[in-house]
Amino acid sequence: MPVTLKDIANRVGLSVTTVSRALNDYDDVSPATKALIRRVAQEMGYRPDATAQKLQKGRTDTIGFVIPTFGPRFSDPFFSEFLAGLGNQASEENFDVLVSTRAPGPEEDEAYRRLVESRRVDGLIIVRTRHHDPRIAYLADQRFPFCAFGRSDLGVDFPYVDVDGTQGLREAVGYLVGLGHRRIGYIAAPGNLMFNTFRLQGYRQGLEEHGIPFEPDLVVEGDLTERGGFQAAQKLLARHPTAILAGNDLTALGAIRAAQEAGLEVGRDISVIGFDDIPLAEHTHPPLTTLRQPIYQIGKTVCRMLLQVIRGEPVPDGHVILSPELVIRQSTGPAPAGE
Amino acid sequence: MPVTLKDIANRVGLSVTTVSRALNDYDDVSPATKALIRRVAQEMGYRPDATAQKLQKGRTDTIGFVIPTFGPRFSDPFFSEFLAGLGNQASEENFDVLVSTRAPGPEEDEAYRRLVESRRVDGLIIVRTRHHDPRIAYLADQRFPFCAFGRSDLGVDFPYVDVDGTQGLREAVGYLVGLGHRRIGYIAAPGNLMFNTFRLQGYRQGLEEHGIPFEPDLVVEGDLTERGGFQAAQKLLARHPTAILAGNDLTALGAIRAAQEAGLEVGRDISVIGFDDIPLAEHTHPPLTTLRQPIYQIGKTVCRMLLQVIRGEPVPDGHVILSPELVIRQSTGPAPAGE
DNA sequence: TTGAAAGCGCTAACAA
DNA sequence: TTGTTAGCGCTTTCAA
Repeated sequence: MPVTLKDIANRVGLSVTTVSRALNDYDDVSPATKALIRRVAQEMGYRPDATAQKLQKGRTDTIGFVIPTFGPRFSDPFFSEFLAGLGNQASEENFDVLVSTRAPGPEEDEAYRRLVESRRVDGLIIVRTRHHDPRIAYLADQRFPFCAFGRSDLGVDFPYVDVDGTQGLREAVGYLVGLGHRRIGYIAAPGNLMFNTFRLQGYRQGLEEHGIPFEPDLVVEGDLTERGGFQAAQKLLARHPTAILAGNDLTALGAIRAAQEAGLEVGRDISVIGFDDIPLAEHTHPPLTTLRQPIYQIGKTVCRMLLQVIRGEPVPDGHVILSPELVIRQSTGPAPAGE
Repeated sequence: MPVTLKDIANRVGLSVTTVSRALNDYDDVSPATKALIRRVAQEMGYRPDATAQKLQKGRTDTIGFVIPTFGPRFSDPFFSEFLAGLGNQASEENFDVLVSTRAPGPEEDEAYRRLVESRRVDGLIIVRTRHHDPRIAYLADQRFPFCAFGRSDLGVDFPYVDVDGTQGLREAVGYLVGLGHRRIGYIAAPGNLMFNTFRLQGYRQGLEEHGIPFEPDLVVEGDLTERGGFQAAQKLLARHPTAILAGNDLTALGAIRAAQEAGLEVGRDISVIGFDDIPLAEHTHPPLTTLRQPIYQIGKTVCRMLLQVIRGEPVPDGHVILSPELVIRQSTGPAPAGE
């Protein structure tokens, strides 16, 4: 049985209150008793009960994070990287992280409600923000602390970090055009994701800047998984692009696989560019040219901002937009002659 | 302000007790009041306070998982896959998962103590068991529920799932020998990991079975990261192996990179085999031959067994040893002639 | 069938 | 400087 304040109080013949105050270093306890109580607490191996403290203080010192997941072999390394940043920052500030894994959709929204309503966490992290994101609408409505990786179109104010996907895609298109590509396909993310809109916009702007007409046929929707990328790329390849931009790295990997199965050599017959720069992007076959976002850092930053909100502190720079960095590896090359 | 039992009680003019019992479907509440209370609770949007329930019930309905992590760009996709299985199983059984991310070592052990002592979780998951694992010694000593992915040498009984690394490595060696390899290097995991011992044993048995003398020089220790694998492989390459076995897939990726930087073509000039079959193993350059373990399923199983322990149920098959499956891709091939 | 009271372990007004 | 009391929100004896 764990040692409680009462046990200590009985042992030293003082009240629970005094013990509590001594242990919390209040200055209205005599140094002598303070020392005594501390020593005894130490001896008895006392540890405060987190649950009781939570109940009393009305806070849980815990933040929640719902990871979108699809089941076996669909986990996105992006999230381990993000979680590492998030978790390390949280533990630095003595917070715990409660993780739920849910497939995106109603179940996921339900997980958010549950965490809020049961008061299990003091704040929530949102990733992959959506158009009219019900999670954001809900949390803002409840005035529940949250922080997002991604912007929103809901017109509510909240702290976020995002990456400028528009600029990123424009840059990527420009880079490809510079290599002589003109038929550039795009495997989009699901249309309800905010970042998809920005990236698609960048894609179109990039084409326009170089006088390349936009062809709706060259845009296919993926689902951010490798398999989805594979299938989308198969459709796309029928339209003979010389380059493919992908909504994220996993999608790009699927596209690479599809191209290779079609007998193409990626980096020579066709170019592929991803988005994220997950740690493994440099170890694919061929190594993946991609738009890097500093995932780990973003996880840390998002966590830090959320804790500021929770503590009621101002969040000096609550709207961070980072520029993705085009990392050129071997999955891209000059457009094949002819075609 | 969240609605409490008291609010409902005031509203319907009954006691908190009755409200509580009605909501928990006790059969000593009249159907009429039960219906009334339920309706009002519904209207007012009542949700029980998880913390208060925990304090009262003495359980948290939460399990803890400490993820070994090293910082930016070192996260192992293995863990996202494992966490997905763990989390999905937990939520199926209405449990939450509290995640800590810590670098392996004293800090990590400390995280375990903290979770136990503060009674924040009802049970813990351990991965990558170690020799004389202090976490296991501690938890067993405290009689705290836990379940592990990996065996122990401590002679204490606890439920676990493990993969037969000895058999796996023997098989891998056999496969390589069949391809004509005789100088087979091994990039070990850290020596304190249980699974390293089993795999190393399998490696040696495999060599022995084929009459190949064991050369200590052909074993180099890695740290399970890609970078570690890269460095270890560089040392190893100086001793001119024709094949390299790696402690896990990330290590194998590092080895592949090292080989390529040394001007070797992997799959032709040198063969590399990993362990895990992380989802991306099939997308490396070249696709990785590896020993597959069903990570997602293992996560689910380990979670299920832990919840059985927590609930005080028997764990019918608490000692699961799975056979890894050799998945042959293109990172392996016949030993180069000559040499 | 309902309610009063106690208690889970802790903190914090307020008294002494 | 210390103790008494109350209360966080809930569950659960025990009485009524």
